[in-house]
Formats: sequence, structure tokens, C-alpha cells
Amino acid sequence: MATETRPTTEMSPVYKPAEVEPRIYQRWLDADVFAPDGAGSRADGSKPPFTITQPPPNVTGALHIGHALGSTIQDVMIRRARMQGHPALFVPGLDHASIAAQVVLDRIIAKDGETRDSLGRERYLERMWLFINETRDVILDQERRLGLSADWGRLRFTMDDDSARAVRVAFKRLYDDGLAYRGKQLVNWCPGDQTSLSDLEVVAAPTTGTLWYVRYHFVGDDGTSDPTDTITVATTRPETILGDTAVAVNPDDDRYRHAVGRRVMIPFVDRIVPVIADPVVQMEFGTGAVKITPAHDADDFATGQRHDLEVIDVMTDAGRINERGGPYAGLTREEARERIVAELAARTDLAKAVPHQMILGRCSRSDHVVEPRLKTQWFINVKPMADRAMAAVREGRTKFVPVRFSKVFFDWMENIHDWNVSRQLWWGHRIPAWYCPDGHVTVSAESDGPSACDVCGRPSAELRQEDDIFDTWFSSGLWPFSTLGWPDETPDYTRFYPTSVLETGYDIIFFWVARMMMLGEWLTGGEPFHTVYLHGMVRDPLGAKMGKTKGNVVDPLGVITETGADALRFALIHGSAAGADSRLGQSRVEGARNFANKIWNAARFVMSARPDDVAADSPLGLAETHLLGPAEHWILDRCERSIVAVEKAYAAFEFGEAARLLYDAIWGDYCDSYLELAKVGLNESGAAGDDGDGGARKHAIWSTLTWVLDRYLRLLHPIMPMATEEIWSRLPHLATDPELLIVARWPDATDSDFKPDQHLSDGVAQLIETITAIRAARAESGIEASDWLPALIWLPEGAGRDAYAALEAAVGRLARVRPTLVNSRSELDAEGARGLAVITATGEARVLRSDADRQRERARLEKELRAVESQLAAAEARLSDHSFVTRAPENVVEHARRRAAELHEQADALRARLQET
RNA sequence: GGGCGAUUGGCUCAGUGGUUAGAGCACGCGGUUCACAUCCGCGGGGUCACUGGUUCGAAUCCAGUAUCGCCCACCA
Repeated sequence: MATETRPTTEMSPVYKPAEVEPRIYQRWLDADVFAPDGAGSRADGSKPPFTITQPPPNVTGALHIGHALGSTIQDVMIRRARMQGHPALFVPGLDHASIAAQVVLDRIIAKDGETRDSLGRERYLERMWLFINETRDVILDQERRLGLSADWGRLRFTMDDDSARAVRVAFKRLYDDGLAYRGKQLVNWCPGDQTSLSDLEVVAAPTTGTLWYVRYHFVGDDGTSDPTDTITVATTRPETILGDTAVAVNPDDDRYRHAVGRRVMIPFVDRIVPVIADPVVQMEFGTGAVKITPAHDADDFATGQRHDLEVIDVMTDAGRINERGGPYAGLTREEARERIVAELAARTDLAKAVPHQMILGRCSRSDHVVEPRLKTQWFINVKPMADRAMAAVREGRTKFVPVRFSKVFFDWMENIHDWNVSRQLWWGHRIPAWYCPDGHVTVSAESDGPSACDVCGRPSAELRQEDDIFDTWFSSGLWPFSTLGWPDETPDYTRFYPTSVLETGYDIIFFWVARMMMLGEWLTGGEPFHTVYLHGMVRDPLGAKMGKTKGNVVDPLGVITETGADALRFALIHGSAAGADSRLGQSRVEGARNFANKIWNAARFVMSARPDDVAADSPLGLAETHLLGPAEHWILDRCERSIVAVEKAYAAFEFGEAARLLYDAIWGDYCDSYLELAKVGLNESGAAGDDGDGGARKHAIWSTLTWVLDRYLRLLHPIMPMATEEIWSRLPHLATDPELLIVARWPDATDSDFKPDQHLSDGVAQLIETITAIRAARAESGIEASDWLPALIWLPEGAGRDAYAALEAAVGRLARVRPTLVNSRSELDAEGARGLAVITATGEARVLRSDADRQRERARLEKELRAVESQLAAAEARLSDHSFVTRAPENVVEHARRRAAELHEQADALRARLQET
């Protein structure tokens, strides 16, 4: 109920977001409106829940511009749903960001001369918890400053106890289902971060390397070799020679038929290995002979398995040559390569070296060259899960916005490889697998681990838990349901899962979206969300990616402080479309700030224009229809159309379009046109000569001003929540309205019984056209703005003429003339022969000016005539085209006819006038 | 190598078959109009990348080309 007293503080001429925004946000918190079941909630149970899944930001992070865009879009959706009466749930959260957080902490402890190893696992993790307890509120406060209406009472963290349990239960399920397995496989190893990586964390870097041609010497049965009897292999990685266990050629390669089955000597390590035949070898590449290093190359590993070759790992975790590398042990990969190439050259075993274009895998985080290494780790066979996730999209249970990303999704899903989830890091969920001295594996979902070995029954005391932790995306992948209580069937889980919309950036489709879909389908039996809305990247004004190193980042907090969160939100939304990158610069933000200020001032005027006999706390409501004039019909008509168009845009996830529609409607229709018309109406009503009902008319105009502004504020609230809330709090409300706009009803064309009269509305549009034409004629004729001239106006029978009487004063004021309506065209020239001619498609006028410059007037009219004639010619050409008239739809032809007739008349009028001038 | 996207006024972008292609910024002219100079009024500026096709009609649909950008990819 609107029982609260409206703010009586004066409205300053400039909108001050810094004063308004924190206060408004606090009001929302106090009113408990963010929770779907909070005290201030307006959901009445008649509508289904609406849930947003947001990507939880890094616990050590700060708000960056991409995050601001995503969060704003999420908030726009949740606010609209809330106003529509859905129980709207927006679970805020934080991600522990395993490796990213460790990198940050490592840097910090380095200042104290400490390292991960110097502290040890236990003390390191203690430091981490201390650290994130300091940082965790930073990002949350920043989200609040942005205005996010998230349910803070449901805040979740991927390292909290409930998430930890979800991780254990999920992994145990996957293990029991045979999808999670421990195996010795080649993994992507980052020697810098000293952990394995998933395929996604390896970025392909095109590089110009070298292809070295190396001679291997054949070895006879007696172990001797002939220096001239060699086979030349081509390699880009000479240092892996130390781990070679074969040389391979294609079985169809006649050049090497004799070589297959013979043996060669691997230099430096003096290992004798066979020459084998395998179809993997391409005859055209290099020499057609390739060295095989199963421990350091994926292809070679597969080849090795086929031929039962020995696997010799010659490297350490830090990327140095290990003791298997003979004389090179202890050197880095790079040093070893250099020395080996030099030594081969010295031995004349280096046949040649040519530059070679190749793709190098680099660690996405540290940029180190990734080393394929053989490790025993945990993997997840994701294929069966991928099949279900794909089914969800095929069946329409999950839709991508924009839809083209479903193709990207399918392409990846169809070619998916097993997911290596082991990380040799400390900050994260430790894999809940225990090993007994006999090598048995026990996976347990219990918080304190298994009581005994599943296989041999050894007691827990003898079991040792896996040291590795999970890939951080494993816990993130459970987010939509782990945050709602899964694996328990909690009330939240039952009520809000599956969630409605996942909103995130297209850059994490594979990392996160796909994994949530796979894990969600497999573990919960249903899709985790019905819609995936993907936003693009926010770039700088030149289109470059924003990056700290480039120094071109727009700091969202700086913008919030300077121009307000609403301005930032509007700027971000206004310039964005689903899946498309956008550019953000100063001018866009300023435009949004100006828009907020514009609305503020419009409201300021409306409040100051309240008629004296209207009580300050009177309720919102349109006056009776008979009291509404043409201008009221026009703006109410425009407003109704805006409501429909804006709602359509929101519903189609076209938030940028919604923002544009509102900008144009509020600035153009409401401020530029209606407010100006209303001013005149408010001034003249009640003045001498009106019909005696001036007070009621004034009241009617003011009711329309407040009514329409109220509609627009509701529609704009999701995008600019704080300014709209503040302004709305000062306006009259409906008796049924709550105290806060955030929970007020979403507008709907059925909110009032009023139906605008289209005829009157059209009439006003024509008068606005006439006003604009007079203004243009004045400006082009160089008439002083302060020069109020008499004007004759002629309008044909119809809408414009019918609306005229009520708006004569407004036409006069806006066109800066003293108008007189005449009854026929001939009167125009009889009285106004020397005036400026104003000729529109729907009317004509003369601005009377005795000293009009004839030359200038002729030039102006000629220019106009040329424009009209060229349009007329085009219109007539179309109409004389038989196939157009017979084949185009009726209404299009009819429209063209009417248009041609109008143009014809306008051209005639212009010609007639030119004759006279 | 495969895929996707973009190409519209000086800049940033709307506009997905039907009047005269729009807006903001920038630009020019005018303005102490009692909400707002974070403003108001008026104006200049575009062969909608190119070629061909479909259609009565194409910025819009189709094919191809060019340029730019992004994503994916185990070949030494």
C-alpha cells in the first residue's frame, strides 16, 4: 500500500547518482525484496519461478567490464521477472578459481620470501583462507554497487561445505557409473604451473619453428654400425631424441621397405631401437621417416601402444631433462635442444635444418609451452554425458540465444575427448579417492572418507587420500544444482531447478556451459537451464580486447563513481546484442548519464507542475476520457505502443532494442513532444475563455503526465533500477502499488480501461509535423528565434483539423508563431502572399513576414519541390509498373497510391506558391 | 585445414523483403522558450564492401568474391 510519504526533498537540477544509488540499494535491502520469498516479495504463487544462473566471479577478483555486462543482463532479466510476479531467484556466488587464486597468492607470499613449497600444503591453505576472507567481500560489494538484485541470503561459494559435498557425491556417482577412472595417460603438462591441464586450457600458438633432419645410424646384428648406413628422420623437437624408442615409416613407402625390421642407434643415450612400419606416418612429410617418442607426443604414444614400445619419460615436472637423459640431465628443455643440435652438427649427423610453420600448445595461464607427459591421473569419460546434453538441445529443452551457438556447441560435443580432472594444485577440492598399500582404489562421498578399502577391507588408517585436486570447472559445473541443495531434494531444488536462464559470455561455452549441461543431465536427470543467453566481449572504442597489460580497460567502478551505476548499465545494455561484441567508450557512458538526467528533469517538471487543487499524496490514475484532449490521446497511444514493443524486445532477449525503444520514447515522445504540449495545456486551462472546466482539464493533463511517466519508469526499471526507483518514489502511485518500484507490477496494455482515439492521435502527429515544418522554414529563412510572427494555417478536413482547436496555443508556442486557422487554401495566399510558405503532406501554412527575402524563399521552396518531385517520380514509376500493381499485396499498393496522391498535392502546392513568389 | 561472425553517414551502432535507410556522438547554424546547456530548435552528411541471382520490389533472401575479426584442429 502506498501509505508512505513521498520524499519531499527538493530535486536538484542535476541528477546525482552518487547520493541516490547507495540509499536506494539500502532501501531494497531493508525491504527484503531480493529473495523470492522475502518479506517484500510480490510473487503470489500464480506464476512459476524464474531463476537465473550466473557465473560466479572469482573470489579474489574485482569487477571488470565484461562481468559488469553479464551481471547487468542477469539483473535486467531477474528484475523484469520479479515485476511480472514470478518468484525470481538470483543466487549470488563466488568461485574459488583454483589456479587463478594460487597465482595471486603465490605473488603475495613471494614478497615475504615464501613459496608454496616453503610453506607446505597445510600452511599454504591456511594463508589462502585468510586471504580470501579478506578479498571475498570486495567483489560482492562491487556487485551491490552495480545494483544487482541478487538474493544475498543464498550466497554460495564453490569451496563451502555444501559445494564440497556436491563435488564428492558427483564424483562418486560418476565413478560408480564407470565414467570417472584413473589411468596412466598422456596429459598436458605445464612446467611453469607444474600441473596438468585440460585440453581447453592449452591454447594453440602458431609458431615458426625449425624442422631438423637427423641421421640415425643403422646397427647390424653384431651391434656394429656403418657410418654411411643411416636413415634420416625429421623432428621439431630434437631434445626428445633422448626418449626415442623407435623409428617409424609408412608400410607402403618403397623407399624404406628394406629398413623396416632393422635397428638404429639413438644418439647420446646409445639405445638400439627398431624401425617399424605404421600407417600414421605420412610419406610426403619430411623424409617419410619419423622418430617415435611415446612419452612426449600424443601420436607417438598411440604408435607406441600399437607396437608395444617402451615409454621413456626424459623430463622432470619442472621441464628439465631428467636422469634418463644421460649427459643432458639437469638442462632445461631449451638448453638441451640447443646442445643436442650443436652436437649433432658436430657429428655431421644433422642433415639440414629448415624453418617450419607449426602449432605450439601453450598454457593459457602461464604461456609456458605445454609438455605432453605420461601421468597417472583421474579422467572422466564424458561421451555418454555429452550425448544427453546434445539431446537436451535437439529436443529444445535447452535453447541457445543466439541460436547459432548451438552449432558451436554440437561441433565441440561431437568431438569431445575425455576430461582430465586432476590438478597438481592445492587450492581446490581434493579428489575423494583413497589408495591402500595394495593399490586398491576407494572413492567415497563421505566427508571424512571411507572407513575401509572397498576391495580388501584395510582400515581407513592405512589408506592414503589422493593428493590431486579437481579442475576448478568440475565444481563450477555443478553450480546450477549444487547451489540449490543437490544432492538433497531440498525445497529450493524442487522449486527452482531446472533454472530458467543461464547468462554468460560465449567465451566459456566449453569450459562451463557444456560441462554444466553434461553434469546436469547425468546427475540430475534434467537440463540445468532452459535457455543459454550468451553475451559478447566488451571492447575498447577501437575494438581492441580490453586487457590490463594493454592499459585500455574501462574500470566499471570508476564509471559507477563518476556517472552512476545506472548510466553504466544503460550504456552496456544499449550497445549490446546477444552473442555480439560491443565497444564501450566515454561518449556512450555520457549519453547514458544524460539520459538519466533527462528523465530526472522531466520528473522534476512533472512534480512541479502538480495543480494546486491536487493533493500531494493523491493516487495515480488517468482522468475520465472526456477530459483528455488530443495530446493526451496521442501520448497514451504512443505509450501503449511502446509498452508492447518494449515487452516484445525483453521477451526476445533483445535488451539493446528495449533500451533504444525506451530512450526514443522517453526522450522523443514524452519529453520533446508531450511535455511541451502539456505545458501549454496546463498554462491555458483555467485561464479566461476556457470552457469553465479548466481545473479538471489541468488535472487530466497532469494525470496523463504522471501516468505515462509511471509506465515508462516501470519499463526502464530493469535497466536503470536506481534512478527509476528514486523518481518513482516521488510520483503518485496506484492504490494497489507496493512502496517500491522494484516489486511494482510490470506494465501491461490492460492496466487501464482507456483506449486512445486513433483519429485524435493521428491528428496530433500531423500537427507535430506542421510545427516541425514551420520551425524548419523559420530557421532556413534566418528568422530570429525571438521573433514571434503571425501565421495562417490551413488543414484539410480530417484528423489534423479536428485536433487543432485544442492545440492551437501549443502549435503557436512550439512553432513560435501567432497562429490563425483558415478555412480554405485560397485564404492563405489572400492574406499571406508575402509570408513564408510551409507546405507539408498534410497541411499548409504561411508565416507572415513583410520583409521576406524573395530570393531565399524561392531557393528554399525549389529545394523542397525538387525533393518532393523526385519522390513523386519514384512513387509514380512504381504505380505505373503493371506487375507491381497486380502482384504486390493490396495494402502495399493502396499505401503507395495514397502516398503518391499526397506527394502530388504537395508538389502542386509548392509549384503554385513558387509562381507567386 | 574446418567453422562462425562482421562489412550501413567522420566515429559507434539500429534497421532481416514494401513509403523518403534511422539514432547517438562528432560537425555547421541559431537559441538566457519559467524540467534539463548532462539542454532546446534547425541543418549538412550514406551508390547500405563488391559481383551475380531470386523477386513486382533487396541494406534485408541465395551464391560467390574481398577485407577484418573470432573459435576449433594430435600430425613429426
